[in-house]
Amino acid sequence: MTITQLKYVLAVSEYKNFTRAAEHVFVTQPTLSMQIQKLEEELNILIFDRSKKPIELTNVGKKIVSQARNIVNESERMQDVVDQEKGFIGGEFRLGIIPTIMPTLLPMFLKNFTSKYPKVILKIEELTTTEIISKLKENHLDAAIAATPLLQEKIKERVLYFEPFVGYVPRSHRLNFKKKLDRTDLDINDILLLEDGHCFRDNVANLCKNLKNNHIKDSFHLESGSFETLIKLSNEGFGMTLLPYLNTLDFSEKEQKEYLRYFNEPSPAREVSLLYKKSELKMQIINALYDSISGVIRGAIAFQNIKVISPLK
Amino acid sequence: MTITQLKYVLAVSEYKNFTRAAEHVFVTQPTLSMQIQKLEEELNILIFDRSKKPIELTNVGKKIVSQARNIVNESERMQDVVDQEKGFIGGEFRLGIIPTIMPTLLPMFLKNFTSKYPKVILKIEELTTTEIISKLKENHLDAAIAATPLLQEKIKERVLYFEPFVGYVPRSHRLNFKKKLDRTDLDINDILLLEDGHCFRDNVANLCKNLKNNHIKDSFHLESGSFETLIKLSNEGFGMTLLPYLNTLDFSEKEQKEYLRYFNEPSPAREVSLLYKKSELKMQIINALYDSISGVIRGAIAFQNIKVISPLK
DNA sequence: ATTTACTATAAGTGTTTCTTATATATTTTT
DNA sequence: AAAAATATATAAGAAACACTTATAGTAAAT
Repeated sequence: MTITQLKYVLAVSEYKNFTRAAEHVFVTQPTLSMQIQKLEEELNILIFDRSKKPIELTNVGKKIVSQARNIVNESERMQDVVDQEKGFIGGEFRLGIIPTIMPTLLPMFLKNFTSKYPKVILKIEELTTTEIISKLKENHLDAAIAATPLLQEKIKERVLYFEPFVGYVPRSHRLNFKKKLDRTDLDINDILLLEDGHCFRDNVANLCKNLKNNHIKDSFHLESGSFETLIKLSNEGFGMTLLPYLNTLDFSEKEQKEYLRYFNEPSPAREVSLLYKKSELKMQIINALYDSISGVIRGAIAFQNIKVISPLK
Repeated sequence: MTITQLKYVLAVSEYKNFTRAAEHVFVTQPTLSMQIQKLEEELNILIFDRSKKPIELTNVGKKIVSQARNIVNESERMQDVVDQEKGFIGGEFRLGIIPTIMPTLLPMFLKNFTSKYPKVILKIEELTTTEIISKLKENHLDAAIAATPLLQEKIKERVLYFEPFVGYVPRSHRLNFKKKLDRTDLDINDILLLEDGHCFRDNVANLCKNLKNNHIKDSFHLESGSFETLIKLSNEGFGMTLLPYLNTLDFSEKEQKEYLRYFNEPSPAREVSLLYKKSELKMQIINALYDSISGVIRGAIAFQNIKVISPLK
């Protein structure tokens, strides 16, 4: 069994096709066929069911692929060990970001970061907080950005910034007349929130006074994951909503900005942190990311007196 | 980088000597020299400091070896994946046992087990509970036997048996006159216990009434890890001691058995379990072990009404 | 029935890993 | 201080291996 063979197995399991998999690993199709046969012979078991079109994994095959992933991942970390020693900042870096942070934060720091560290190949994935936690723990991510604190064992959290919430209160809403909102004004029954699973919802729900008594009214269940939809529904009279500060920056003047209501200080806010496993090898890249992000964010968020809301349920 | 090269690195790091390492991996010394040079060239860093005699690891070398361990371990688990699928019961199986269980339990089931499952190569290590937990979590052990419950995340516990404690009360001791002991008779100040770290001590300390008030008297600190020493000290008038039931079975009639005092029911006891990671691949071997041990133990311990003492601090 | 899309096999080539033989360096013994 | 012993590195050739091109085989699509 060689690492190369395992990479071939992963390629075939990904593309479900020897010919295309071969192209992606830069060998010819017969090489792949032969090497995978050799591995199957050595393990004395079939990994792929070639009778199915497209090709399928056998039951053991699935387990073998998962174990192959482990081995190949671990083997790729060997270079990280060396890079770390040399202080080299480069190589592939897999970063997960939650959906409510991705679109606003990414454009702010990406250019800055990639020009500063051109040898780092960033692979960015949009993931839920739950996915991020499990992928970090299984070494499928090098780091992630999410609302904190999550207090997960073995996962380190380094606070990047605090982002205040801003109310979006349409004309029809009972709170529209107020110049500034107060935490105590909020009522879970007339606030629109993102669907469950989005940690932003947890964030907001905590600051609504009725949370513990009432469950969120289930007359309809919002399945969109974007603030755009929330705003449109809000405009249609379904209630107010809450937006993270950075999401409000690019609002067009008239149409939208007039409905924004800031909170009286201390404004509720979410804590956004850089997450990584305590044993992480790519510390220099993590440090570089941290510096890069906190550098650009310092200008964007005028620090106010804020009250951090925990995303923990 | 190949798995073979990594195995060579591990061998050299173990034997600190190319020639001897070569013998153990069944190649000649030049092969090892060349392959390790090739790896060092590929990583572009020195793994071994050949100027020192015997050879030493460089700083990066240590990290590389540890990562190589990971990769080689994971690669060896590939065969387990296949064996599991085939229901094959065999291969290397690393079992950890705590010192106070090892000498009594091992002889009872070892013969039975190895004759029933001749293809399993048992590698048994005597380890403390703490070592067992960390080695299980890091996949350096396949399973372990220890006093439970430990309630460790990711570690499964399957109770093997409950082992009552028996008092060893020398003639000079205040409790010698009693035919049967009661839990409330015990006083931490006149019981000899094994040194800290041995989970058996934790077990016993919990049932002594004065534990929470008094700390164990520190007029002397017992560093022996064996019950033999405890018994001798006990005979010298340093106090009574407590022994797990199985340790009392081979006592010679006259000299020792006369000092044994059983407890009134429910007798205090320790819970002994088979521990393994929840994700463990070698489930069939674990099941085989479990069956084998609970089979032999059923005859050895006449089940009484017992009270289980937790080893948790 | 023919074409298409794919995997397997065969034969040969270049590479890699391994061995034996030997050189070199260092430490130990005399 | 010289000789012997111990260890690692290097060189050259043999065996094993991964890879290629060419082609056969097989199932699905037209």
